[in-house]
Amino acid sequence: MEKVVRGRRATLAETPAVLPLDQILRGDCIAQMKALPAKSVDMIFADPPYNLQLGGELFRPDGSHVDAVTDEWDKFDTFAHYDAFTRAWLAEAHRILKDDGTIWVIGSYHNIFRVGAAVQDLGYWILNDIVWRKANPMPNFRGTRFTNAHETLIWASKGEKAKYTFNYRSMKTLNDELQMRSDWEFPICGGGERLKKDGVKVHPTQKPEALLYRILLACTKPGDVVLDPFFGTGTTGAVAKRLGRRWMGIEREGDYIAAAEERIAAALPLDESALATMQSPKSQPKVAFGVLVENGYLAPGTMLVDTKRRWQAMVRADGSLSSPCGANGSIHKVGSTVQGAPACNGWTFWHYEAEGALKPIDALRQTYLLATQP
Amino acid sequence: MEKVVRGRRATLAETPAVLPLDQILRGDCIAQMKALPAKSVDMIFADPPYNLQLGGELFRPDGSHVDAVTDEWDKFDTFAHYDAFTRAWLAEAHRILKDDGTIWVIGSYHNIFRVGAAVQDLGYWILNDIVWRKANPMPNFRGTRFTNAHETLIWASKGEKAKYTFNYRSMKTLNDELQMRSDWEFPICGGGERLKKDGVKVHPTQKPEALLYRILLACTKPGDVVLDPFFGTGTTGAVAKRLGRRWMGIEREGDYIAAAEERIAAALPLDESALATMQSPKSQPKVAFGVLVENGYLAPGTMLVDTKRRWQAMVRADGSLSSPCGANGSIHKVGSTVQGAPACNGWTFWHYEAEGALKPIDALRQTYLLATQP
DNA sequence: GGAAGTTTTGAATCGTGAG
DNA sequence: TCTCACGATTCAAAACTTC
Repeated sequence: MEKVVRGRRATLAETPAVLPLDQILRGDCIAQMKALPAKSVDMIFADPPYNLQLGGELFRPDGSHVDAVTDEWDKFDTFAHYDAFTRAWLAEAHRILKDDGTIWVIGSYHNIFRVGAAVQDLGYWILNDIVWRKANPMPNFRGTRFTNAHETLIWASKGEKAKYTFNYRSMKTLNDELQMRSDWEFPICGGGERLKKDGVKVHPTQKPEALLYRILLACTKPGDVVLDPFFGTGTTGAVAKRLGRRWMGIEREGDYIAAAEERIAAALPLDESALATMQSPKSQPKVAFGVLVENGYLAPGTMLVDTKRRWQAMVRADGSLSSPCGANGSIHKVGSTVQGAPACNGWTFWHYEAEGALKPIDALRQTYLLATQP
Repeated sequence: MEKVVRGRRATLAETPAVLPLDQILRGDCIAQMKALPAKSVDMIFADPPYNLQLGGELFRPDGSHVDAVTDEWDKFDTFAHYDAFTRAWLAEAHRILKDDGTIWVIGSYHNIFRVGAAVQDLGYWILNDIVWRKANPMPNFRGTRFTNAHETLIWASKGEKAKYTFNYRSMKTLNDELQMRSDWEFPICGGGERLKKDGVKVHPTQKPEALLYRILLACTKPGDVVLDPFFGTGTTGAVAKRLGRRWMGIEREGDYIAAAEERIAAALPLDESALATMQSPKSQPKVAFGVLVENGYLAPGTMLVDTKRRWQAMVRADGSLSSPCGANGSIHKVGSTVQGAPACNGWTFWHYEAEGALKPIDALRQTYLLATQP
């Protein structure tokens, strides 16, 4: 039985044509996710309802009203309901995700701790928590607490050993050649981006497109399928379309769906050349060290040294190195052997002498790539 | 039996002289907390183990070794074990706290979601989550994730309706006359503040004093009792002593205790005049606007404006204002009248020109208080 | 002694793929 | 499932060294 189910799921996953791509599915997010095939989605972005402690009104996951809580039992009852709802949709999300897919969930202190605990309990592996610092948060009018100036996002893979997409180079480029940190600053959604109808905002918690832009750019590839089970007014869909990703949205409210469809129809995709600049260097052609020797960029017999000239090694005709202490092999192997280190990047460790200065052999690789790339 | 125990505890709570103030209690934090009387502590700051679950060894790109947290006290077999531990100490903390006390807990994504869920389940009421943005975090050496550049703190009262101390005015003053936000930036603990023995750090996760300074300043009054059940090298005790608060610490490791005792003994309390500037405005003597005029801080005839120079008003000799549109009266009355608003805090609404810049008249009140308080 | 350059280090869940 | 080769990867602050 299990075998059959697995077989069926695998078949569906291999036929993504059955996925309702670039569409909004109307209905309950758990029911709609159940109808999607297993392991079919590359990324999930979820902005679930907070539903807790707000305005004294409490709602169950099914939308029914919870009477005002007056004692501890009711309070626990409410948390339990919220937890059950959270675990139900997170479990479906886990089933739908490809094995190398990731999930993002956003929340505030009202719900994010419960969501995070559920994420861990369901076997997801948290990769980062990200803080969205609001440039222009609403002040605390009564002066009773700190200004609530941030929201929290959780980024998780399907499990501890799971692979995942992270466009490290794109993020570093976006952050002015420094590693992207876990704290991001964006203004809250307003201005022309904020959807309004008759002057009234369509959705109370519309997220800024810049936030989704960074998330999709960091964790998906062009053509990947992104699901948003709490679609709202479709920020995820609009940004996905712009970035050349496929999307699916689930939403219950007709007003939100109408606004989202209009918005996404108007969104303009970036052209392919713009998307191409976001590729990671891993997709660059690899250059073997030996190719540099073959092509005369470095003559056999040249002596290489580290920056402090503590160690040296000679370049041999086949692109291997030979050190005076007897170590032989690749630039990486000899580098790690002479240092007694577990690993070494030979490209940055070994240097050659040019015009009286030491340059890393990686510079030669870049020269070669520039000369040979079309 | 239970009744007797409660009776004893209640008695102890009414006789706080029995509290082991300004001392480190050696032993397990749960056992030691059980020995403390109920409702006896004004604030708890807790820096529990994070349950990091680190894998193998990590090396920097230059081959050097990363000194990770490998201590036994951070190891838990499963999430269930960690949760049981967390709920046990949080429950004792709840019993010990006064009804108007608050608790602070710090953690990272490894543990903070579990801690936060437990805090809510035990009946605490979360007031804020605070993000400590590290000015100089450790980079992600492998380029596999976002730089983990922050930690999260939870601030909670004993329950939804509980009162608590929040020195709003102190925080606003500390933040250059803007409301203190939920994201704080500090460097990690280093320099002369970092405790070392024979060149080796005494504790792997010593917290910066600036962090505790802000917390104690925000949420306690002079003389309040602060408990730290994971005392480590005593940052909480050192800052509490500096700020004129009483403290208690619980710690298992003798090495940490020895370092903490030496450190706290060397800490110098601020003198009372410095502490006085941190008082909340409610306990400050009120200053009438007219007193500032009387004392020459603002000359009659001076023009006041709002930040955007949309409205102006003239200072009269009796401390009342007069606006060109005909409104007369107190700084608050004229402020609300010109705006057509139901109310207005004239101290922050009206500004005067000084050195080419606009400053709120509240700044003059603060100057006056500093000059006249004993 | 001070300026300038070098080294060290911090709560870290830190590869991939062929054979 | 294990082993091995290949190869990709770091920021800010403080401490330390050199000139």
